[in-house]
Amino acid sequence: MTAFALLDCNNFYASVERVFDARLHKRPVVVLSNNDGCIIARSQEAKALGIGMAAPLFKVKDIIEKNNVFVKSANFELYGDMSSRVMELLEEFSPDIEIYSIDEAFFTVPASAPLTQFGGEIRGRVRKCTGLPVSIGFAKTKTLAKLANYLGKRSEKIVDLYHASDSELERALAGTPVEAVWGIGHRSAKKLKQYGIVTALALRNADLNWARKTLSVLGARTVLELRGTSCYSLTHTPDELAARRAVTCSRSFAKIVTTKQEMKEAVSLFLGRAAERMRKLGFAAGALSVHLNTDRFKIRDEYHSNTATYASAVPSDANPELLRWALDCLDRVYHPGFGYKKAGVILTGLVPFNEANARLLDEEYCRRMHSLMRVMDKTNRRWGRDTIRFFNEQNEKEIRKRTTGWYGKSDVNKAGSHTTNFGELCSVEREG
DNA sequence: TCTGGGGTCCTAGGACCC
DNA sequence: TCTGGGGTCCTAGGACCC
Repeated sequence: MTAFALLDCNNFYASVERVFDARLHKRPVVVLSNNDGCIIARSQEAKALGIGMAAPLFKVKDIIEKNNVFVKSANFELYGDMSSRVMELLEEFSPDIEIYSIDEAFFTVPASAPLTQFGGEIRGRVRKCTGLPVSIGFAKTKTLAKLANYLGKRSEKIVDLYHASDSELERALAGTPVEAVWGIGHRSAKKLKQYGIVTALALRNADLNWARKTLSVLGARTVLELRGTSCYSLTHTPDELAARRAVTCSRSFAKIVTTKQEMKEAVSLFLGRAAERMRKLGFAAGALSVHLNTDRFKIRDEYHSNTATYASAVPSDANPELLRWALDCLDRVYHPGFGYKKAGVILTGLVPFNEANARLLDEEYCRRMHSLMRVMDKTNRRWGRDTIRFFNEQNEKEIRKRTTGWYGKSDVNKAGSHTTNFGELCSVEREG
């Protein structure tokens, strides 16, 4: 028999910042989203101050100033690099892992292994090699492994629910609020509360058909998983790639956008980013949508959101073609008179590029364009964004320079690149 | 003044087909 | 006037995740 395990990095972004900045040790630290708008990571100390997840910065400004909280803009490139280091270390311990998010991985282990000891070894190795603290939980299903991890984080122990007795398991479930269960969000939790279901134990004991009706098949699966019946297996990287549905790039604007010219600029930039990421994954897109939104927090004006989709007969991965589709969408979706707060581009209908090449009339052109894009991406990865771009494409650096434009700033104590840029490696100097 | 971004899956309803 | 039933595909919207 095999056990499911979940490893997750504690307060991941905040912990990464701490690895590279000794001043942050034992101090409250928060990391900010794009535009320095929201809190997206908090160290334990910051959580203890009552700073909520996804709290808008301006709402917790007082707490931050009063308690000398260290504030940092996010540096996703660095977090991505540290994430792959953790995942590589985990692969030393199990051949069967699913990278679930930037800071989490499920994996399986033989249930006969001494699990808490095994978990301790993994945790020690990750700590030693990366400086990052992780939590690990074991159980019979993914949902229960999540729960074991959740409990472990509180107790700072490796929790093995796989070998827990019925009464131990019941105690653990009884002490867990239902909204802490993986798959139960605040909407479902509210609904469940109306029926008196407030703990994970109560949900586990709920009638399966009732759960199916009330929370759809996903809710029924959650109930089964809590009972120890596994409904979810590990999803491995190749399958994941094949099953990928969409690649998107969207941003909120620093100031309201009211001209089509500015919107065109933003949409072109987002298209470029999304297309680059899509090619890195090896896909071409068969369809593309553009969405524009007004400010959802301004209740006095009516919130307005609109989407247009372009579906192509043949998939493409080339910027000039994708940009034509995007601008076609923009023409249909843009209404003068609205003040827009956010826009995004979604690439869908993804097919692996090699399978996409079913062009009758312009196969040669398409193949050559694909090679060109590969060279462009490679160059830009090596020498920096926008080193090569098409003449009519946007230059992010230029847009950034105009400090009064729609492009937001994220520059509070921004971390250096550290592990992702040779020029910024730490240097150690000898005294005297 | 100031409120993230990138994903997944499910469901309901409409269009269309036989 | 009467106006089936079953299937598929697509889309919009909702809920959830990190």
